[in-house]
Amino acid sequence: MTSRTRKSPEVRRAEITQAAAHLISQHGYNGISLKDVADMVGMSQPGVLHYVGSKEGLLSLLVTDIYDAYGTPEEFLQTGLPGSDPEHPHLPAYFDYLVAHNASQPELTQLYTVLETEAVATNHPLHDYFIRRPAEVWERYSEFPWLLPKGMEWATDMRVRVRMSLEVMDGIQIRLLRGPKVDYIQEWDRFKALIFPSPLWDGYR
Amino acid sequence: MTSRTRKSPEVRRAEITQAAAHLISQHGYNGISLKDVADMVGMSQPGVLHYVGSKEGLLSLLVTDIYDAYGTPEEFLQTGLPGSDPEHPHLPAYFDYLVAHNASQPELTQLYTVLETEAVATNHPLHDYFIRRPAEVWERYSEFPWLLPKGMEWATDMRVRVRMSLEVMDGIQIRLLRGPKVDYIQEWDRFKALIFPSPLWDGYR
DNA sequence: GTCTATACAAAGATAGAC
DNA sequence: GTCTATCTTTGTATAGAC
Repeated sequence: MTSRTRKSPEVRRAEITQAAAHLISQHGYNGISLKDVADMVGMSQPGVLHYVGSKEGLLSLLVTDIYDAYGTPEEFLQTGLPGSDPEHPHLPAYFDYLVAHNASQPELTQLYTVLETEAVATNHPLHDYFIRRPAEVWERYSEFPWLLPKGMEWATDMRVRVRMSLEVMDGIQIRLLRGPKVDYIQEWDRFKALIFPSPLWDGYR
Repeated sequence: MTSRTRKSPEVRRAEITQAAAHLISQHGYNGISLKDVADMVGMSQPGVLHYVGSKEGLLSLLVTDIYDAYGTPEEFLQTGLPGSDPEHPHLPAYFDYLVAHNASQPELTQLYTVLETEAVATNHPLHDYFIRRPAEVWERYSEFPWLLPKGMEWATDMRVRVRMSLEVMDGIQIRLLRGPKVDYIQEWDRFKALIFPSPLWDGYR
């Protein structure tokens, strides 16, 4: 009987992680309690604590289990999508992939947006993580042999474009929290056409 | 003696508002307590409550006393700055003014950024306020006789540009919370050149 | 108007039974 | 592994003195 089978620890952790992601994406880390999570997974509050150790532990679990693993350049290079040739990947094409990934997971994307601003507090568990993010992302991207238009240098010309693209994504994600509704992908496409304009980027997007 | 003069209610309210703005901009509304505010202004926690009624009242005070009053188009039209002619104001010039205003008040800008994402929670006191913001701002802007390049229609062509500009500002403001440092005005200038490009917008910016 | 004292609820965490 | 009971702290809010 499935209903009488004890749930494995992995399943429990996954349930807890998912419930926490849902609740925190809507109320923030400071806006929820362990009891809220417990109620959602049908456990007692100490029951949840048994798995996560502490409330901060819950957050670490979220970041390690959910972020940093999806929507990465590595993942993109394995898709076989246009511009994903591992020898000369196209940066705009990767950004398209990243945006599509975010758009397909609105709850996770909202979670990210909520956490990244909540983490301005110097005593927030994820403060350092987010402060260092831009530098870390830049370094990660720098390891790939992106195909650039003639005469463009990665370390100089692209730094601004990468930063602008990520700023734009954050800006759109905030706008997604409001009305009237906008379409993430459509909105990104507009900016992409500006940041990677024709004719210079034709064939390099 | 100034030091023995009882502070007037207005001064007290201003002190409390300012302390709350400072604390909330760093920790969010859910991240602070009335005691934190009380300590900062040198009062007891019930003393603060005497002025604000409740914790939510503190937030209302912030919004009404601080927002919606500064960085407005009305204000811009009175500056006499380039593009501020009330007969034919320039929208990009107003955005420059808005960005300069935000950049000169980093704490208030951060407060705004923190609150606007915290308010995704449907039970947040400012939820409705922020949900409606884009529509309300669009309507407010629509009341001015902006000077546009030949053939451009406000209601159609400009809707997207206004939205993109505001998305960009939100995106930059999130980026400001992180390292390495970026310059708000410089970053906006880059986007402005893309959203209001030459030669079409020459003389209209 | 501002304080002390206090009521009341909620939250995180621990102890220990089963 | 999960629960009940409980400890401790913190936070909002009220009552009442000065």
